[in-house]
Amino acid sequence: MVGSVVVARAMDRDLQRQAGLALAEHHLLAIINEAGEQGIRPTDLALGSTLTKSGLTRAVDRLEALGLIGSRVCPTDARGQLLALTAKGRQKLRRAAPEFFRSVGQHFADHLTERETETLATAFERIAAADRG
Amino acid sequence: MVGSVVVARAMDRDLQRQAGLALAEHHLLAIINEAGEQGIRPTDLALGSTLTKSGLTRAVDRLEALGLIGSRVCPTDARGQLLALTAKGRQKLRRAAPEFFRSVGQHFADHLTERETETLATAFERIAAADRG
DNA sequence: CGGAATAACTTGCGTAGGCAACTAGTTGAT
DNA sequence: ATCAACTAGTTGCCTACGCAAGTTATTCCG
Repeated sequence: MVGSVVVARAMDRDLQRQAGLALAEHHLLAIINEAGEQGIRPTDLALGSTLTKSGLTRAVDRLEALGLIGSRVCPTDARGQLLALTAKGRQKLRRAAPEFFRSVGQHFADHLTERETETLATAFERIAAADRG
Repeated sequence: MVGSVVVARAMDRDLQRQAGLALAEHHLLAIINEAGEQGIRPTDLALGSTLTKSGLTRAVDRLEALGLIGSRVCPTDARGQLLALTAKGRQKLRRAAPEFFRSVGQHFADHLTERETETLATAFERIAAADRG
């Protein structure tokens, strides 16, 4: 438990310094990126992140203010939005990638065997699934 | 990574509701408790927690204001303090214990096999050690 | 079709906690 | 003994984010 916080904090600092992006923001950009052109709803984004609705509203506001994402009203539900990366956002994400992977390696993955990595992945997936349900 | 945050948050809510104690505070109390009568230095406490010096100062202030811990000037180094639980702090910790273990089980441990638990423990210990060094 | 129940955000408010700069005590070298 | 380097905590400032209470928009009944 403590270990995971230590890792996250170390990565956050690395990413912030080298790419000017907080870990949480990087994560959001990565998820939004996967949604591609058509965009993603904040609610769906929240499912993939660790934020609550309110936290997400603010994070999205920040990313939008930075010009990294754009939003448009969802055509099928006027309450919601569709978020997608801007060109600038894609660039930021691309440029952050090397540092991101380096940092993951240094603080986390490089210390694990293949077996351990796999065990962690399946275990945490199961745990997250249990709590969502 | 995400999973661990989800678990921590869930436990934090449980503990806050049922025992009136944040997870981070519970963790600090537990470490201080282990130090026993003689107390522990804030710096040593920081090593076992996820907080920085400043965060720790504030957390300690809070716990002290709540009457859960007491501090005295360290006899061998006038810059520092020795922190120890008060009777009230010990009681709070004892009363929180059942909920704490229940919550760990529900959100985390119950979803893992023995083998997985062991793998996680050793892996994270190694990781934390690497980053401290 | 009208009104309750629900869903998708948003906002006001409060707190935790990081960083960098500061104070004060300790140690070590000359 | 003195002065520089270090270490222990503290504090000012700022940001992220949770919770609870809104505000629209949508859906589900009858």
